[in-house]
Amino acid sequence: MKVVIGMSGGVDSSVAAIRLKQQGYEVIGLFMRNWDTSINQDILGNPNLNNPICPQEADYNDALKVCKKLDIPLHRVDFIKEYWDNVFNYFLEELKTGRTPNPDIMCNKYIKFDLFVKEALKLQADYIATGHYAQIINGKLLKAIDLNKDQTYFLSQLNKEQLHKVLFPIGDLNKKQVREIAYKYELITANKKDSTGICFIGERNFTKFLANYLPNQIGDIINIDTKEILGKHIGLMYYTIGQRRGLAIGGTTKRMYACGKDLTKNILYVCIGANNPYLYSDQAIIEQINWFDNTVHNCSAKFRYRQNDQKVQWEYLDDGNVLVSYNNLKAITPGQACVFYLDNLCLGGGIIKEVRKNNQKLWYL
RNA sequence: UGCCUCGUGGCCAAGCGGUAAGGCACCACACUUUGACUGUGGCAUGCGCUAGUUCGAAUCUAGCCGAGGCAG
Repeated sequence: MKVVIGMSGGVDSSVAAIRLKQQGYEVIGLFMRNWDTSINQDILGNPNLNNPICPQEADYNDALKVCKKLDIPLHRVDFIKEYWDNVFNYFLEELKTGRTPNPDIMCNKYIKFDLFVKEALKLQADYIATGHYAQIINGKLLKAIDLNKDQTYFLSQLNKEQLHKVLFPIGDLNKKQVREIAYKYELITANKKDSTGICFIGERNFTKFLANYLPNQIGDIINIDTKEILGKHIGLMYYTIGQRRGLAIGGTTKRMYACGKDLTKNILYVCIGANNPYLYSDQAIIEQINWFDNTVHNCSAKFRYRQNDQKVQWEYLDDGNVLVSYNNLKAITPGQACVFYLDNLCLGGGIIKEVRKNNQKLWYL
């Protein structure tokens, strides 16, 4: 059986490749490059501009070394235009509407588990594999054994067909074990730091990064309790609900958080205090819902990556969207994914469209 | 014009003769495949300015500058 594995140049995919070999598959590596700093005008806030070799190429070199060591071939494909069209454009359009998108979820849906798969099929793959921390058992998507690294949140927009031919070889390992294996095989990636930031792009100063694509739009910051103007913001797209840092307003005893936006008046609403009622809600409407299993209405959910599972109930609305009810949660943010779980089983997910409290849409969101 | 009060880091604010608390903001780091949240650390050789008194002043005195207030 032939498996094409996405090699990122990181430790996880390296070890995933090892495990596939151990399991007797014929393993073929495929490296993707989806972001180009100069083509994509990624200038402001880019910490790697002066590097002699860009991070994507450094990653490719690492992947190449690992593949050589493991004696597997490495192919390469660029989806720079496709990434822009399917992921980054979505990302920017969402930001323009004041929402907080999750580009990596769309990257998985349109790039890693679509275009990548098609490319793998060209190589006569029977299966494709990635270094995600997640498990597929009997066709069901389950959280990784290492709950701290679990990435099912990012896989919640995949459909069952996409999962059909996928293997997650390290989903049953802890991160520590993964590194131990890499170390044992003397892989160059064994001690490589986990990558963060938007997938394929990397760590950025977010405000400066966005300024490359979305111009500043200065407006008032208003205390939602007192309606007092407290200062100026530089553009609503630069802030997310529940955000504290970057507001640049001092003088208060308690911390201040972004809690709402008015697109038409270009107002950023803030509130004082981490427990301010304006930060809380008890219902949300979820759109673009994607179910693996829609039979369990009492379950749990995450509304943001790394949030603890929250007890929720859901029901269908007439338009096919889903109404989720929960008990007073903080900083639920339109544009972010809501992903449903029953224990470790991922039931599906969608995108937060509307946030509600006391049976009403929050007027300030 | 006279009298009174007040001027401490970006903001708020302790200290009131013994050698600059704290909070917010900001910065760095940790955490993290989404922008968070959270945590840890850093952040005034100087307290409007200039002279004095004193072993020693942000703290006392005088003048000046500035912000308020009362009287006219």
